[in-house]
This record gives sequence, structure tokens and C-alpha cells, in this order.
Amino acid sequence: MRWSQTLIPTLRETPQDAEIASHTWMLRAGLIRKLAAGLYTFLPVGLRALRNVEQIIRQEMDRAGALEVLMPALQPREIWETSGRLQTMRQVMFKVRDRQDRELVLGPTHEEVITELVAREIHSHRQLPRTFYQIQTKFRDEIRPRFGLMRAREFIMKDAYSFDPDEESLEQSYRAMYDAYTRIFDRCGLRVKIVEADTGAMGGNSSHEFMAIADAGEDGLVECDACSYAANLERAERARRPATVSSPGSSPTLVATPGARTIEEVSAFLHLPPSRLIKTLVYLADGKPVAALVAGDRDLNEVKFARALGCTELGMADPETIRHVSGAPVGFTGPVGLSIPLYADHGLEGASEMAVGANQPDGHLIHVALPRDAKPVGWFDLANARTGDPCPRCPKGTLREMRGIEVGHVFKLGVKYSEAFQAIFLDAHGRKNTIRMGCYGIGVTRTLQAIIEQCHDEEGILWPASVAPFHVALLPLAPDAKTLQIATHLENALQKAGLESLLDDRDERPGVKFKDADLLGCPVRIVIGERGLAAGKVEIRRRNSRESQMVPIEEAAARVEAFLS
RNA sequence: CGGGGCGUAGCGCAGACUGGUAGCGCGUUUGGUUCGGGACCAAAAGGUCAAGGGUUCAAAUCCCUUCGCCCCGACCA
Repeated sequence: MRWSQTLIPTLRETPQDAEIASHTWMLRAGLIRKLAAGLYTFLPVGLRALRNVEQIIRQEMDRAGALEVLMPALQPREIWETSGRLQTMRQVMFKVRDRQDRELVLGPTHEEVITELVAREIHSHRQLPRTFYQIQTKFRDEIRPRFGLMRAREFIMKDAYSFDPDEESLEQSYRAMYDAYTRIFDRCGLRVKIVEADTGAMGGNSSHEFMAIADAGEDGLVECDACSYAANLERAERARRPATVSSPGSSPTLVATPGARTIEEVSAFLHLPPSRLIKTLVYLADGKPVAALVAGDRDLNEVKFARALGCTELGMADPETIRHVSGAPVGFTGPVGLSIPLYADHGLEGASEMAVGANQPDGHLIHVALPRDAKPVGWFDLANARTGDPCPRCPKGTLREMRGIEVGHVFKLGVKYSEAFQAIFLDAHGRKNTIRMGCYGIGVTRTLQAIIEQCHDEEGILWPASVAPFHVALLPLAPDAKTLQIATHLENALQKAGLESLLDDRDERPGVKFKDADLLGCPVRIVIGERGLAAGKVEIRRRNSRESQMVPIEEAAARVEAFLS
């Protein structure tokens, strides 16, 4: 490919909307351009990299025995009624109407479509197991599109769906996808952690997320330093450790804390660290007020709280309700004397000498000991896990927090969709059975951005060879015919070796070509300049290590191959 | 949807408080010189200052409304 024949609009400055490195580089290297919030055009170079990621995914899916299909993005609303997700996913669904005023949905995912298909076409155990996949555009009306391709409203996803006759077979299909995902992200050059995850709106019983480790990631996760435990923060447990019981000490005493509402304010006012305060958070669980108690330096995890309560709807209580149940404005609620059910984090078991809201305006209680002065209905793991917490799975391990980008997610769905769509088969004995399902997603466009988030430096992108839009950047420094002729010769030699190159044939000064080549980030750069040409040599340089060497022109292609293997 | 910020040339920004000529850098076009880390000289093009309304002799600037974009929270690949 010749630079002068394509469109690579590199930018010298960071565009205003770019907030994180990968977004900045995608824009500056001319890979994508924004049309509107969460909607992006892939330019030629960006598309090449995207296709490379897709190809890796396709190869590994095929290798795992999955069958490629292509389903419509436009879907009738009826199938969403059948699954019951018209309601549960309504916030993210784009809807359109046809000329007869029928409502259609732009597919945010394809469980409904594939299950409807399978219910029609698969009737026998002889047709099972099967796994289908597609690489296709999804539409989600995200509450907040963010960071370029990281969270877009229209994006490309690889989604796969497995259909098995029983749990054991599902386990195998799940494992096959899990292993394929591991290989895919490895081939893409991504460092990922596999974590236990919450199943969310997808439903089903168990799931794992593939997290590309990055500080800019939207998800928190924890990992044990001793065993293999790793989990999304939404779900991460922490071991319950017996409290170091100190004697309860003096009885609760009221102190005036005018205007001190937040943990920080109370902490500063009473000269106590936040860990010595107890947060009392009033929630409405299926309409009934309840309170969660966690240490002042901890965050309540609502997913865990909902699980402890066994409720279906959970939300923070409004100020009116809080005033009603506690007799004080927001900021002065405490467990002592509170008449609603108290759910306490197990880290507070046996805690004494704590400070809590006094349930009256501008007052807090000190010298509070928990089981003595307020009796929770039980002790639960309610707070988010964090660095330093004990591992829930092994005796010695300590958890460590990190951030990640969710690039893949695998679910064991069970029969949620197959029951709704009557996906039933006859087993070897002629008995009717419901098909077991699994579903497996990779955010393809997100993966591409995650790669850049992990592989860049202060000059630009550092593509792994497997996904690089070009293997080699060819830079003829002088615009004369002879230099260009050698560059063309090298282009052909590389092509014969199966390597793709970008020949920068623009009439630009060397500095501009160097800067743009660094921005683009092809793994290898060949410079054809006067310095080497005098000795019949060109310079070969690796983008990531910046090592370079002069090699004879005729050996260049072979040397590049060696670099890339 | 709640909170915060921003819309001025293709990109990055100044001008706004204190109303009166639309400006800077980069990029673009043409000509010339230059050619191993974002060159230099000369000339040129490019703007209904997001949109609509109001105040005023006069609005990019003050007021109101709307729209768009970005960031922080609840959702997800």
C-alpha cells in the first residue's frame, strides 16, 4: 500500500474528545473518526487492524468447531416478548417502525434469534451439540457512550451460542469456548485475567469475564496473590476473619456534630479515621426500608446486598424516607435504636469504639460497640473487596485490586431461552428434553482498542505483529527516483515473503515520516536513506525495542521475517 | 436521567469579565529553496463565532431557549 494512494489522516495534536491513551492514538493515527457520540467510522488502516482481529477470532472459533452464521440486526419485537427481555433490556434497545407501523428492534444481542432458529431446525439428539457464532454489528442505546470504541452505541461483536443435550455436554462446550478465548486474546497480544463474574441481564448460572488489564479499564477486579481466585469487583468475596475482639468499653455517648454529614466531615470533626465510623445506608428492598452497615472506609456492594436480602428490586431510599425511619436528615442515620432491619458487613462483627449517626440532627454517637448497642439481623459480606483483604478461597492469600477492560464474557445459560422458545429435542430413548445453552461474546472493536491501550508508548501505537495493519513501514527518505525504486523493490520482496507493507511515498521531510511511522506503530520500519545506500544497505528497526541495524538490501526481507517470527 | 464542563477556520486554542475591526499556531493550496526526527521564504484560500429568540444604535461577547459533544455516577462486549 502506498501512503499517497490511501487515506491516513494523522493528527499532530490530541483531539479534544480523547481522554484515554488508546482513544487518542486511534484518532491521531487516523484509524477512526467520530460521526456522533458512540458512532465511529473505520478508516482504511483502522479497518485493516480490525479485520486482523476478526480473522484471529474466526480461526479460533472454527478450530473449536463453532459454525459461522450471520443473523439480522433488525429483529421483530415479538421474539423479545417471548424471552421476556423486552422489559429487562428496554433501556438499551433501539426501536424502529416499518411502513406498516410494526415495531422492530435493532439487535443488542442475538440469543432470541438463534434460539428461535434452533427451536425450528434442531429436533434430535443426533443434531447436538452445536455451537454457532457470528461476527456482526450490535446496537445498544448506552446510557453513556465512552472513550471511543470502548463503549459505543454501534459496535462489532463476535457472539457464539452453544446448544447441548445435557449439563455435562454444556460443560464441554463451555470449556471449548473458554479455551478458544484464551488463545484468541493471547494471539492478539493482550494480557488478560479471567475472572468470575456476575451474569447480569443475560441470566444463567455462571460466567467468566476476560479482562484486559489496563488502568483506564471501566471494571474493577481482584486477584489472589497465592491461589487462582480472581473475580469482578461486583462479585468478589472476601474471607470472613474473626474480629480481634477488644472489650466493648464505655457506653454510647452523644456528641454534637453540627453540619457533619459525610464520612469525611465526621471523620475530620471527631478526629477519627474513617475505619472507626460505621456507614448506615438506608435502602428500599422491594419497597421496604432496610439498612446496610459498613465501615466508613468501605464501599457497599449493592449486588451483594441484594443477594443477602434475597430481594428483586433494590435502590437507595429517598431523603424523605430516611428522615421518616431515622428521625434525622441524611447524614445522621445510625444503627442504635433504628427500627428497620439492619444488615451488617461481616467486617464489623465485634467492632467496638465506633462512631455512628445518632438519628437526630447534628449528632453522632461515639463509644458504640456493634453487637452490644445494635443487633443486626445477621453478618454478611456486603462491602466491596479491596487490596489487602483476605482471599475467600485459600488460607494465606491476599487480594489485590486492578482495573480491566471487559473484552470477553462467557455464560452458562442453562434453559432460560430454550424453554421460552421451546427448543426441545428427542433423546436416544425418544424422550423430550430441553436444550442447554451457553453464550459467549467478544467485543471485537473493544478488543482492538484494548490492544492499543496495552500496546503504546509516548510516540504512538506498538502493534503486535498479529494484528498490525501493516507488518512493515517503508520509508524512502529522499524523494528521488532511485530511492523510490529501491523502496518498491523491497515492497515486492516483502510481499513475496507474505508480508504487508506501507510505503510512505509522500513528498515529506524525513522527520514527518518518522513521526507518522511511530504514530502508526507498524512492528518493523525500514529506512531507505543516503546513509545506508552508499554501502548498499537499509536500516531495519523494531518499533517496540527501537533496536536497529543496517542490512544489505537483498537480505532485508529475510531479516524482517526473522524479526516477526 | 442527575451533577460538572465545552461548542469561534480542517485540528488545537485566544478573544467574552469591561458590547464596536474575528485573531494566533498547525494543517491546506500555489511557487521556490531544503531533505535522517514534525524545515524555511513568499503568496493565497478558508468563518452565517452550534442553532433560534431577546436586550441594544451596535452582540462571538449580556439574557432566555434548544441542540450537540466531553467528563463523573447507575448499565455492558
